[in-house]
Amino acid sequence: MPDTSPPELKLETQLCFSVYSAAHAFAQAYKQHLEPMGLTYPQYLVMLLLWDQDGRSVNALGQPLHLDSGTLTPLLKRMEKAGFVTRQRDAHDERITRIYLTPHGKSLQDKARAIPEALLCASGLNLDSLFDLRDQLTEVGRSLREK
Amino acid sequence: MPDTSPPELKLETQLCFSVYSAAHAFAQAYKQHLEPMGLTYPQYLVMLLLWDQDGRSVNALGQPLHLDSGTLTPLLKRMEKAGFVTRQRDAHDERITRIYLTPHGKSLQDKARAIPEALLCASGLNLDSLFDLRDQLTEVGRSLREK
DNA sequence: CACAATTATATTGCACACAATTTGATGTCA
DNA sequence: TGACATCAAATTGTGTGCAATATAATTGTG
Repeated sequence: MPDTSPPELKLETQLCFSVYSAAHAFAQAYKQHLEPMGLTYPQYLVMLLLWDQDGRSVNALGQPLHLDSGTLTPLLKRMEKAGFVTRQRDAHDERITRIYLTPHGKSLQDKARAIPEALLCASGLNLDSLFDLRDQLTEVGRSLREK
Repeated sequence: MPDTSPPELKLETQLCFSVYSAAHAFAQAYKQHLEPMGLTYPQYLVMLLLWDQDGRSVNALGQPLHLDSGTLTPLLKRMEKAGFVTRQRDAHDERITRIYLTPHGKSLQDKARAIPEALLCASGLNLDSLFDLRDQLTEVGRSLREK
């Protein structure tokens, strides 16, 4: 009676599911490294951008992340409450909210340096196949979005 | 003054981000196909499992999806309200809730058959590289979880 | 300079995810 | 059989995502 689906409609066969599932697995794997410093995984992605370039606008954070203000505004408020960043209106254009790292937020960059290496190990990949996989996925993402 | 981060801490160089980002892109790409039939993307994943095997328990849905009852219970209630499934306690073990497709839910499988092909095109991949990518991601997911 | 578009962010409402706890049913063993 | 561990779901609380709408500041145009 197990009326089996055609393979194109099997969960395990689908690329989308392997991506969905790997994304959750990454978030879980990062959690053990991030929780001790009080960051969630999406907050960590924001920190990556701020460590690289402080004082970005909400838009300048959302563009690379593909996130809009509906997601970022409450996330950034939580990060402000937690003491990682401050939110200040731009002096010359009051429409813009700029996000600045606090000293505490800046200091976390040192603690974060060990994370990529740890995740590389956990992923079971070598550097070459990781870069390869990354580039393929970036390209698939671009392709899906452009249509 | 743009104090640039080391490459290991750059958002764009990270595999985790390309996965995170591709997962969102897939969800968006599926949306245009699923919205007309009233399904969300996670609900569609549940339907894939039910089309393949009806009457599963909540656990039997959650295991392949790596989702727990905290996510599935409200999701399944929404699907019940929308008329895709019914939720019934197992007659022999009242602890178990079994999920059954309604006739309407079953009938959607036909409409869904066209989706994988459409997404394959949108992804810009050929079948070989899709399977290859899928298998690599499945393996990375497994590796991250087993830690 | 008035004033209608545009821009940048914020708000609201809904749908996941997931940790932690609770509730109710089943199994076990003294 | 009656206390107790176990098990499956459901509940609660917090944190994303995202569509749609609102608000306020700036820009462009006549």
